[in-house]
Amino acid sequence: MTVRVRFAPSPTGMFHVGGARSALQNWIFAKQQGGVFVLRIEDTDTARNRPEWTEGILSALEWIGISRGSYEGPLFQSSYAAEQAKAIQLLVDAKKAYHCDCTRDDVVERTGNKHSGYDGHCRDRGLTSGALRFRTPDEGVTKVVDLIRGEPTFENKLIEDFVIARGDGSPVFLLANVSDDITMGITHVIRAEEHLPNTPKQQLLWEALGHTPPVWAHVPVVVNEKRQKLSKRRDRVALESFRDEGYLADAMRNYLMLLGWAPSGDREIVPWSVIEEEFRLENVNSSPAFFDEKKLRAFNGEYIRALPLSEFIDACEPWTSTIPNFDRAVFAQVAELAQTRIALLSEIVPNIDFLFVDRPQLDDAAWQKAAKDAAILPAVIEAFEALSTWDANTLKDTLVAVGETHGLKLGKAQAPVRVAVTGRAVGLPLFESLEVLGRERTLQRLRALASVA
RNA sequence: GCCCUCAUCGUCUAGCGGCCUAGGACGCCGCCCUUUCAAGGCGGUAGCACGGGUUCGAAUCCCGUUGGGGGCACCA
Repeated sequence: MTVRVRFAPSPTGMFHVGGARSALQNWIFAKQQGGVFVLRIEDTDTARNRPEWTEGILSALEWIGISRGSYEGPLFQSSYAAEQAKAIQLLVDAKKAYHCDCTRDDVVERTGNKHSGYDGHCRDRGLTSGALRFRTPDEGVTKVVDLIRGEPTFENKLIEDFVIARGDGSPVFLLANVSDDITMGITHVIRAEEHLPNTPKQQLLWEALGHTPPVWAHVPVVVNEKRQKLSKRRDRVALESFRDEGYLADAMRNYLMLLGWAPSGDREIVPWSVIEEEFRLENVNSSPAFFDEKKLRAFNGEYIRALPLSEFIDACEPWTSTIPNFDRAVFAQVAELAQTRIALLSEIVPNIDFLFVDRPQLDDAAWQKAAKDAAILPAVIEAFEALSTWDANTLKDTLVAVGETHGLKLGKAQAPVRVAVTGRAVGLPLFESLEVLGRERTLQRLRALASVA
């Protein structure tokens, strides 16, 4: 039997990094097993569902390496209504489901416990309308086979008669999800741990519908610094936002796979091919993993530095294109110097914008600090004006000499020059920057600040 | 409250009864290099939650405690 896995997000918002991780794990598992990855969009929550989010899911998946056309789908849960209705009818006919008209308040009132599950009140009332509930076994246990957790076992008497269809006959998640998995021939369900409590219910449904349940694998959730499940409204989780900040897809997917798992040997940054080869669901940890953006950032820096120069320049394009008068050829002259200095592609802008703008934005704090040695500026200007060649080495030697006459080491002497020319206290190596900036613009900026000082 | 689940440095992990004086990575802290800042090199800090067993031997197996996480809708 060929392995079929599915990734089943609902189009209710930005694409979650936890979702990306699940998708990747499903994807790798399918590939290793020579199986099929099915993408199913669970679009049946009409209240929260928005069609444009579906496109967001597709492009986010594409970004991390799961490209369109390389998987089955997207299939839409909403277009399987007939199969879902059939499943419901099957359960009704088999007397495995019954109608119920109790409200949540009714149940709470009867049981006196706001946390208690449904009490089975309508089991034998023979109602013909209302929500449909699945009749769960009163005895025995439901054992689920889980590749990561062994065999979590649930007592059937603690599994309430849960709703499978609303009063209007439409299926709810538990039923639709199982029905779809059955019709799509899913053999392995790899998903986040938050679904584990649903699993016995779903397994019961699989059995009641006459099918062998799939093999489950519940991956631990990803948590924030307070060790709570990453949430859309509380935490920064949108894959898109990381992409827009300049995280590289390769760094992101590598990092994501390291949450709960590690490749062999003493290394963490490994080619994707190694991950595809070595990843094993059985080796995934079963405790929640903190999404550490600092570490992700460090990974990203390494991936950026590993880029061939031309690829680095290309990768920066979305950000460099926002710089006024940007010139790719000019950028290329300092790109190598910038590459080791940024951890996010977006950081390229403050590093090189001084080369293109008319007048750099002066950082006040930086200038305050450099101002005490700014008295050196007139002498620097004079020395630079006298230069017959304009290259980094000459500029450096010149500034060293000027600095000596003022009792300033190079580290001190370069500060006011740097701030005057780039507007900032830190940045690319100064003399290379001046060489590329050119004599006229350099002198112009030095003069402007010398007069202020 | 009930059910499920988990537990190695601050964080992510390696470890699957002796290779452990517990390894790596991120972070942090030094030093070197150095025109700023990075990068790079070298070094350091820090952990098996606790208590019982089992065993010649336990981070590794069992039980309990404590602590964490997830779930408990006519949402998905």
